[in-house]
Amino acid sequence: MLDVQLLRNQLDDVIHRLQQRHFKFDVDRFTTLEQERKQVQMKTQELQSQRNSLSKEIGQAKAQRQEADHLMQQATLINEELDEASQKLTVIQKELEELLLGIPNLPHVSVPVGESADQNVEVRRVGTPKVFNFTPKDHVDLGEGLALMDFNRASLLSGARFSVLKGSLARLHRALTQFMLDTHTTEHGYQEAYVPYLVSANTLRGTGQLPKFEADLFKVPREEAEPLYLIPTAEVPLTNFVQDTIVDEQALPLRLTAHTPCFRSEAGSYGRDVRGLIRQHQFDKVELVQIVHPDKSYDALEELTSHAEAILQRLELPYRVMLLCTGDMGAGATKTYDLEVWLPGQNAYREISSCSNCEGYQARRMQARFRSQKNKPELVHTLNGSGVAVGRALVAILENHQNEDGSINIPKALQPYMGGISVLTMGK
RNA sequence: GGAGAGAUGGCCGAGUGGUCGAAGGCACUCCCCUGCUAAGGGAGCAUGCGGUCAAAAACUGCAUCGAGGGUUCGAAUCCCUCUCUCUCCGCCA
Repeated sequence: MLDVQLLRNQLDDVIHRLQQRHFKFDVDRFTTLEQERKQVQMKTQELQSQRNSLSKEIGQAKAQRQEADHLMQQATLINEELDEASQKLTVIQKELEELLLGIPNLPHVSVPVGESADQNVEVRRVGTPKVFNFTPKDHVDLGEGLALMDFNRASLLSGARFSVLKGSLARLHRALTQFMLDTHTTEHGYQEAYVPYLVSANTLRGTGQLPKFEADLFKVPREEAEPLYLIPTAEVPLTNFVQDTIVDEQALPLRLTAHTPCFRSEAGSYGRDVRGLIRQHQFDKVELVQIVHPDKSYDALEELTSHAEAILQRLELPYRVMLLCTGDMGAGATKTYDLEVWLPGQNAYREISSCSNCEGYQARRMQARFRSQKNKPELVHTLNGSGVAVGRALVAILENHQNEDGSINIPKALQPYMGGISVLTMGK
């Protein structure tokens, strides 16, 4: 959510920056609502003030055993007018809030202006794609060839976009999460967390998935309680650790990591990546979240991105870092780096991590603040990034470390987590 | 699932219809005293949203005592609904 003051005082600038990300802000509606709000709110408060002072007088009169009937009559009259005004105000404020909740964050000045992913800017490339002296297979052929990946079974169980992994491939999946968590906790200073996979609508509102992106979520209705939602990313529970709290300035930065499954209904993406593990309704991810002082959030973004990169480097996977353009960023972000890993099976770089600074956008929705020595509570800045997507990392390992016979070399960093196995072979 | 207790400011905790935004304490900030890793004295110290304003400061209004409704001229305080926490019982991984 943007600061309303910004909209009131620098409306033109805000409109301009929102246009860069193709958000058409309904200016007329806003200004009309804002004018009404001001007028009705002032009237409401004035009436409340009158009523309060009358009530006080009544109290004083009664204390002195004086008659106060005429004062009470006056108060009743004021209350009638007040009722009307405050009802009107409630409606206006609700409308304004809805409007505000739907506005995406403003892009940072360092973000390139662009229409779509085509205008994203490559920042750096790390590692060189291996040259194969045979035609590399994609991960589906490799996984099914090893008899360790079973999409038919998954679709019998649950339908499209689910997967079953078996044997040492399932173990590799587990090894990846352990390796990532251990690296982030022991080397990058993150605190590991175990979190709920089902969260409330309010929590999702805090991080920005609601109200706008309900269609992307799996919703779990309950008979006598509010529905819960399956988390689309651990960013949601982790970032909401500071929901409605004022943290001590000394406690910043908070660095949190968690491994969770992520659930996405991806309603709009049917037809894309139908084959394989790339786009699933359920996938695992190790997430990185930082809660930081506003002055430090851009440094933190670089740092957090490097933490995700470290994982790819240790797994000996070539990748590139993309700075997303205004048209391709998520709604809550002011600046985002995507890490794209090289996939020989697709002959392309594909997203495996997305690292964003959300500045105060989520913090304002969550009312997440910190208190410094002297000053009033101030909004924290929040950042999140995948560190990294486990399923896609698995895909990348299969495709990049494959041998001509279809076996897979396990990167050194993972071998301790695989009981010393260095090669994945048929059916094992 | 059954029975009971509770939810107040950063924390602890008082407050059962009217000068209560809320005593007291802790923590914190400033000042004084002391002269030593203590203690004492004084002052300040909730959050959100408005208004005056370019803005800040300042001043001022409104709201907020788990949430939402209700009663009343007036609600932290009375009534209803809900949520959460704790204790006991049951069930259970």
